[in-house]
Amino acid sequence: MARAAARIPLGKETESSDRVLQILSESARLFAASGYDGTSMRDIALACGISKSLLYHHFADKDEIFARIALGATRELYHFVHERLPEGAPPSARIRAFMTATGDYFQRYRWAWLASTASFWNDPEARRQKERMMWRDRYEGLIRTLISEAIEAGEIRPVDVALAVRLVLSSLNWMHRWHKPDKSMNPVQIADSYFEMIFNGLKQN
Amino acid sequence: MARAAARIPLGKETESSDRVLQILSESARLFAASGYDGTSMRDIALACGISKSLLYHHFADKDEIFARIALGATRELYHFVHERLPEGAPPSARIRAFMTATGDYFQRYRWAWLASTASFWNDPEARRQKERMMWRDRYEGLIRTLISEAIEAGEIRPVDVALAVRLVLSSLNWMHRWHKPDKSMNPVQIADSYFEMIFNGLKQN
DNA sequence: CTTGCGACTGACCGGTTGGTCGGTAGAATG
DNA sequence: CATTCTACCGACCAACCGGTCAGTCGCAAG
Repeated sequence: MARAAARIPLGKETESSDRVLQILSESARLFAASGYDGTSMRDIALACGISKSLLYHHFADKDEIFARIALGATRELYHFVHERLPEGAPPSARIRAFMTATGDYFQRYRWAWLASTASFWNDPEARRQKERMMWRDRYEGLIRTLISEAIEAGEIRPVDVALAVRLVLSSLNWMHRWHKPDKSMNPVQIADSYFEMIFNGLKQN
Repeated sequence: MARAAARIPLGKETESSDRVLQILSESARLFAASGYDGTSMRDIALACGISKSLLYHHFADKDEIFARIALGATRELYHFVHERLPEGAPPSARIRAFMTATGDYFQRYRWAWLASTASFWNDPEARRQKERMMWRDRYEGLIRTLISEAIEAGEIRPVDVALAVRLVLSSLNWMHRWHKPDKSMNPVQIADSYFEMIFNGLKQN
């Protein structure tokens, strides 16, 4: 239980009981597999081996469970990647680190990541997602800054920064749609290969 | 109604009444906005201004409506792109055409595309999706062949073909997660820029 | 005029959903 | 012993889900 719960990225400041961590962990797995709508509170309770009522003792409603997973996954992604950017290194090396760190995060917190992105769609009620979007913007701000710096430093061509950002993020974010954990290449190696291809280009010189 | 229905890609052989086209069109819009589970048959009937029963007069069940949209979108994507590959042109030019044609298809059939990709997740019942996957594989086979040919022709470096395919498809497939139709750049221009960046690389030479 | 047929409707069905409520067991506190 | 608090459960609810069904309407063929 504790091992599974460890796969849920949580801020160090927030203390949660084993039970709460178990609920979050099982919910992430179910949300990832079946989506938000496709996962019922009964499913979650059954997976945890507890009654449905107990879920409402620890959480206000279904949305709070999901929001906690999604917010945690997004916030910690920022911190995780930010901490792994080598200080003082040239921008291109930091871009590479940004990409491989994201791949690393993806394989560590696979269920939480999948859960938070699988149900990105149907969230018209943006109030609860506001803080999550803030961290997402900070995360995207990292790569935007790095690419701008790389252009200033003359390491990469003066391309459209916004589009280059989208290209990098697309390659990383689309991985969860096709990558299976038992593949020969892990997400870090894939992210590294992506960087090489994007940076050097496919063209034969 | 007919104009909206025209946004639904259907094979030329299938003849459908206006009513059926209207149902497909409205359903695509709703599925795109709220996902499969988030769209009820009542929602669809209300959007069409008809009774819920009438939906079952024209379609066997909810799944058939979705399957028809998703299968049509996937099958026609293959044909659309395949027809737009310039014969006899060098592989790199054909890769570029593959990408811009996909962007073009995306902006033409936005709702159907969004509907079919938004609910990619929760489809464990693969029987009905089998034909759809066949067309998806053919579509992906196009770009795989083109990249292999480009390597043989010496136009691009001998990179990992599977990964290069994923990189190209990621950039195109992730577009629907961030692109809004009112943006200054349209999907064709974006796809063209992606090709340029991927082909030539970001590195300053 | 009658028959048949496709388009169409409203009332209804069993099942599932997210969520509520009254209550219990047990450990800690006084 | 009495009180309080937290973790926990089973029974229950209104609302909504996908889907069914008997029947209505207008129109075209005999």
